Amino acid sequence: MNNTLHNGLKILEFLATGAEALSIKEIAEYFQLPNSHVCRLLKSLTEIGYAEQIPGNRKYRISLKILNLANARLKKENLLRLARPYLHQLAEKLNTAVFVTRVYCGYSLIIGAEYPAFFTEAQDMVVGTLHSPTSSACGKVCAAYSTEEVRQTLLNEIDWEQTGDYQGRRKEFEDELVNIRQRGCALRDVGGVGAVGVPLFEENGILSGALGVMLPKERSRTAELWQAVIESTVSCGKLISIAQGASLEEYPNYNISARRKK
Amino acid sequence: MNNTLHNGLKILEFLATGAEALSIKEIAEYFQLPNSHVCRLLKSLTEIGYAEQIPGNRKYRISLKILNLANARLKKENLLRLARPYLHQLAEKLNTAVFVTRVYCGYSLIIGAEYPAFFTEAQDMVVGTLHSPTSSACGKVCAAYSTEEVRQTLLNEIDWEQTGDYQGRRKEFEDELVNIRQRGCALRDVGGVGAVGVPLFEENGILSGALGVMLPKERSRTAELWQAVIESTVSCGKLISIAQGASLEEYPNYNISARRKK
DNA sequence: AAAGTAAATTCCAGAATATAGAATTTAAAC
DNA sequence: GTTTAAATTCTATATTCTGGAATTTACTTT
Repeated sequence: MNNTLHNGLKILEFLATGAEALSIKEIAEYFQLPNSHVCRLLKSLTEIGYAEQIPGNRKYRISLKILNLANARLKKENLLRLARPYLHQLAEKLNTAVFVTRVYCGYSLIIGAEYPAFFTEAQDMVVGTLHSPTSSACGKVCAAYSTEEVRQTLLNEIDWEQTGDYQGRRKEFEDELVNIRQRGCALRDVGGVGAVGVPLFEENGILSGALGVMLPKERSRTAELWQAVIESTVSCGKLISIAQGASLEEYPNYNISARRKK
Repeated sequence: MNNTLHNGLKILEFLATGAEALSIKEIAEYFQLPNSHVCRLLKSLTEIGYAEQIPGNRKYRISLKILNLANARLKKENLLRLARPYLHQLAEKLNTAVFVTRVYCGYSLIIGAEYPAFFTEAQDMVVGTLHSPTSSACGKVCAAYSTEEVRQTLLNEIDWEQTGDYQGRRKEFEDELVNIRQRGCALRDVGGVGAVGVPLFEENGILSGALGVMLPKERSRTAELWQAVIESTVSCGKLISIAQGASLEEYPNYNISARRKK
């Protein structure tokens, strides 16, 4: 394991997630590294173009170059290219925020989103946002439709004492995953914001990600509307899966035989 | 300069911009590095979570983690947070794609975009896309309103033999920058796509970026409509600048005294 | 305006680790 | 099943990373 590369990237992450701008001292203290070391790493990061020093201030921040790198990565997402028109249509039809996610390290990572015109309620529904398995509909759906071994690893990795919808209730969460597989979709209604998540499959029944919809309760959410949203989301998810080459004969219990080809 | 960090990040960039997935051999040949070296760097990148190995394939690709990093960076953009409602309004009013850019290494980098519903013509108008100074309205406007020293450096860095709107015509480009400062906006009409770019200022007349609008000619673009688009864009740019604390007494020739505080 | 303070940066000797060739393993092709 | 090519691991050498100390820079206080 390469230490320099590791430290450099960790510093870059800290620059991204930390305060607006960080001093060498702050970074050195956070990582328990000597000032001189951090100074040199930051200098290298600056030369390569990923960090920059605020003029006058002497503090450092992560540069915008990372946006270009992320954009290049996103262009490779076939799922997104394929799902975009369906997303568009669904956002228009339901008049709310819809998004596509992929699994990253057990979390659900938003790779694309569509909003109706003048939609301003979706702060946490932007590309690049991570949603945990225990506190989002898409996170739950991804956990539910993962392979048995992946799911077990995930369940063991979750800190059940941490805050989340299922804090201290692993059993209930596992039951919910069974429900999700039976229903074919995950539901969540916390803090006045309802959400639906449905799985997206590719060939051989491999889970490729999830399709999510959010619906704040301010929008006169009747039971009928809610039911219509769920049904629209499920069928939109099926369309995307079919477009990806999935055969949906066994839907919604399609997952049961879903295993990665060895 | 830290070599390991440099090589590691260059490999990450190559993974992002290159083919879908890359073999060790391809990367090693590209960078003229020994296989074993590249293998170890990729292993480190994989451990840290920025690269991943395609199962079966043995090739490597950049992971989705970079999206999360870019998202964290984007959240720090005060210009974007402030400009968002104006963007929204302008996109709705003009019924076309509008975007905000910032300068990165002489290029114009899109940090935010808004599209009217069902707008699918904006392939190159997504967040993270770079536009060169010689082949985009926003690129031109950023060059025009930079400080004299930055502009001279930029003009010298441009390869005037390379393709671009002003290939082999540096003088014409420089004249265009003067025009832009006089008009207060940059125009571009290449390949059937018209574009307007206006500067965005912050306090002390420092250039913070540009506001751009594109208008494909399919949309029955009369001279009157075009003129209206230009005027709307210019006044929207002024509103954003004012919101950022810029005093626009000297607008549109405001730039003449614009210098970074020493 | 000048001294004092704290952080940032540079310097340097010692030591850890990156390096690149060779050997080995693995996977694919025939 | 054999062959071939690439990926990975191994290892000795030397590069360069490391972190304490010295120096410089910028900011604060009187």
